[in-house]
Amino acid sequence: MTFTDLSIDQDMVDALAAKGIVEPFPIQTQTIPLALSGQDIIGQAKTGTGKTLGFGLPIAQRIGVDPSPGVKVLVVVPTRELCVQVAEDLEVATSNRATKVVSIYGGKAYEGQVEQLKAGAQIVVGTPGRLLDLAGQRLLNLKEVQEVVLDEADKMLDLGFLSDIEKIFQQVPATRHTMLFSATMPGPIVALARRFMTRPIHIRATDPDEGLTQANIKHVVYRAHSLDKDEVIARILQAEGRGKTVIFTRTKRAAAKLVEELNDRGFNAAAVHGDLNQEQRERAMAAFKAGKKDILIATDVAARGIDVNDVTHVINHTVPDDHDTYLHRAGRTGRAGKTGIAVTFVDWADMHKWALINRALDMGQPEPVETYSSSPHLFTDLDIPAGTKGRLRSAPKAAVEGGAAAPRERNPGSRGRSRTRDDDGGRSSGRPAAAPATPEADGAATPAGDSGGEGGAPRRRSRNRRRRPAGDSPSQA
DNA sequence: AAAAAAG
Repeated sequence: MTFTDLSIDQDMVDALAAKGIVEPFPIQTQTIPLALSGQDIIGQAKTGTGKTLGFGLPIAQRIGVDPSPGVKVLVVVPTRELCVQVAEDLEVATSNRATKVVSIYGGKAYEGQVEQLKAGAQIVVGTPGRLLDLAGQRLLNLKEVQEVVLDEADKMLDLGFLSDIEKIFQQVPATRHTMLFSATMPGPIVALARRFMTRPIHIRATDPDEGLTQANIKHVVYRAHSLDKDEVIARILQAEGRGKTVIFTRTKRAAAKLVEELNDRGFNAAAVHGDLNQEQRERAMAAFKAGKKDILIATDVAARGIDVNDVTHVINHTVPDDHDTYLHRAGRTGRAGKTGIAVTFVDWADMHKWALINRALDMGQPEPVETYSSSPHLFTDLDIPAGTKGRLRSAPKAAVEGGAAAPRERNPGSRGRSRTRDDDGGRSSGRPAAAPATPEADGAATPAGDSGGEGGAPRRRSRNRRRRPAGDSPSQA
């Protein structure tokens, strides 16, 4: 199967091939033909399996190569960073044709964006606030839009965004082509979505037996009741074979604190959250993508859609709010057929929250089970260097920090280690270290369950399943 | 309740 087989125009096939993207993912083979024919689609596929091109190629193709000015395509996304990324992906796909892509988002000067609109861009990717802002000022005309896509659609139809989305739909023509994409589509959201669509077809590019999470992500849960999480995270970050790592915190403040803490210890971390200005946010993302920083500490602003190569670890410093957020966070790794590890710390306050997530995703009983745990089904061991495990597992803060208690070899203590890192600092940042700690090697508790995200979905256990997307080469998500 | 999204 090729993109040509899917009737994608040769110039876009060539543009993708130049980036090494030659074989379509399942969500692409399933949605592209229908999307090209104008069918409204709710497209659901797991994280990192090519949704962006799934909608990007057909919408670009449907408006044709006519370079005459006017916005014909509108893609709406929930965060500024995702806006930049999706625009870049569409630019790549359309690089051999005359149509132009512009990203419209807040925190930035109006100037450049308005100029590109005036220059006649046909494809707009934007966040709701700035889109409505410019539309209100008559600087953005949505009256000729033919194609509307909500990326991360369940988020866009969430309470925080819904009224903005309604306003946007009021401004685009009633006769249009509408598509919604996300890895998660709760039933109530699907019902709501129909208000904005015409006889949509719901496509799930997942095997019903396969469950919600990516088979190539290993999920690891860690009891953090009496641990100094920063200390433990620092140790995990020293593990061999780690590539890039994304650490999620619940609050902006926690992210700011952790980035400082880790950099003090000699790590090469950047932070992204809403308390930073847009320039700082973009600089952090660019440094992380380029490998100049190999650790990204983020709030949920980076939970969805962000596609960075060679992220081998996701660490949940704090348990996310719900199972969909867990899925999106974990999905920053294990993309495009690669493997990854998602580590979650659960402390007393988060026990209930974690239990709900665990149940919803049917994570089952992670392996291997810790026998000492009072809730054995919730916790598993951690892939960190031998010799540190036993201590890290349950050591109280004092013991972990005390020099005598610290495991010898592999943990010279964070200060000592930081010098080591500094020495090879240039290398360690740039290189995606060897292999991740082989998530495929042992019992990844691959959840089962059906119909992505729908609350009361049947649960089934299907462990150790390993299914890769048909094509390994595409790198889009 | 937090985060995000206009300024």
